[in-house]
Amino acid sequence: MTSQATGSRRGRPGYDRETVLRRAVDLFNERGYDATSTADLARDLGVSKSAIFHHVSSKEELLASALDEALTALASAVDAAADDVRSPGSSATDRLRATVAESVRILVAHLPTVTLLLRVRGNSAVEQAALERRRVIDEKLARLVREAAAEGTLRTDLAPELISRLVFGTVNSLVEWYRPGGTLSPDDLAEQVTALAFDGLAVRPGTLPAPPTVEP
Amino acid sequence: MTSQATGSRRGRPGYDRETVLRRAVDLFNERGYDATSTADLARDLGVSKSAIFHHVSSKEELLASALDEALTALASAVDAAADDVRSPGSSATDRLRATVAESVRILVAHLPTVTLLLRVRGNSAVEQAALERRRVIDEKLARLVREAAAEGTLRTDLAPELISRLVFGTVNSLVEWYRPGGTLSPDDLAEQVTALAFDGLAVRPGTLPAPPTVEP
DNA sequence: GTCTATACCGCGATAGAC
DNA sequence: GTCTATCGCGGTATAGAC
Repeated sequence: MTSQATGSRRGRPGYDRETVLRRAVDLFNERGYDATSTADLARDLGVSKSAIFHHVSSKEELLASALDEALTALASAVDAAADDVRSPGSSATDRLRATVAESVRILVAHLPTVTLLLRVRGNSAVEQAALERRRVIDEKLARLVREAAAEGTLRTDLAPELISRLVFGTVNSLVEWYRPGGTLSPDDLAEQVTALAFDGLAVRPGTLPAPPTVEP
Repeated sequence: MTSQATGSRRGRPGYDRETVLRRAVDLFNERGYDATSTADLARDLGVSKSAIFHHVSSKEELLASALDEALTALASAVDAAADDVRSPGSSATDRLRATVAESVRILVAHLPTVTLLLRVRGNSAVEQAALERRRVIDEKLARLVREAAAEGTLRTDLAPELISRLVFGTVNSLVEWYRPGGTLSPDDLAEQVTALAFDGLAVRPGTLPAPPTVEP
């Protein structure tokens, strides 16, 4: 509120709000939000506790900022990929496929804040508001699955609601293990997750170009 | 330790250790372990804080008991379904299929404690020990996937390690929404999760008996 | 922008009466 | 088996000097 925008990022000792936020999110993900004290964060940054409160007015404000980043990114990505607007002729199934892949990319691009979002349980007003925004996004995804099912291009022996839960449960489970910088790029990950979701892990006759068996 | 086994479960007022544990696990899952105080638990049970410490020597002992239940159930289930012993002639792929389904059933049968287990981050010695036991189980599952891949009955364009992560990530994501008592029975859930994992959500030619389209 | 010092509160756990 | 009362600690947040 009364901050002078901290436009001068040069020279001065100390941290800006953004750096404090990034570090806080990492700690929240390592130990959990409730188990991370402002003293932990201050120690990690090498400053005193009260220095933190120069940048934010409360610990919960850090949480709110992080959740907002994740929700904004997810919502706009899902809107772009799932809505009819951009490619009016495409089938719902094609849009579903694109949405799954795009969700993976967003999750990876905003891994820390999305991880935090997926662990929120609704313990405070801030958390409840985040859960509500998330519910809206989930409902939009479920609607897309229902449209694809109505087209007849999805298997009909599984309820669309179940498919939606399982597919995006798979996507969300990535936060438990995927770390960028490894051998698997975000784009490859998105493609392979989508491939597994749509085609399963069993061999499909006539799908494989019989690649040379190489040991890693 | 000094408890007199509380064999008399009849008549007496108050709670036994098992009841306190079940209630504690539910609260831990609703709000998170760290965010749940012993005062919260006492209020929920309608007793004073110190009454809790008559049954357990610490809050963490409740966590340890719950995690032990989940890990024991998961380990024995995975051992039974994944090992060669019981059905020596079966392929690794068949055993993988059975293991996925059995994992779902165990997860549902022990939903509260498994949920708690999947949220543990390693903040204490108790939590770290649980994570280590879980790692052993996960490695056994990954080995089974590698065996199935080596048989040639799994698609080869995805790394076995990725398949293992994604499939059991899907299974684990069930704790976020599945609640027993609804229209979907645990056995049906197990079957449908397995079907989706192996065959994907796209229509497979010649698979569908074209069921009558019924609105729910 | 960071510091020290501190107010105030709720935490896990204990003591001892009933 | 539960109670009241309390201890000691560490939590978030604030005040005011530098």
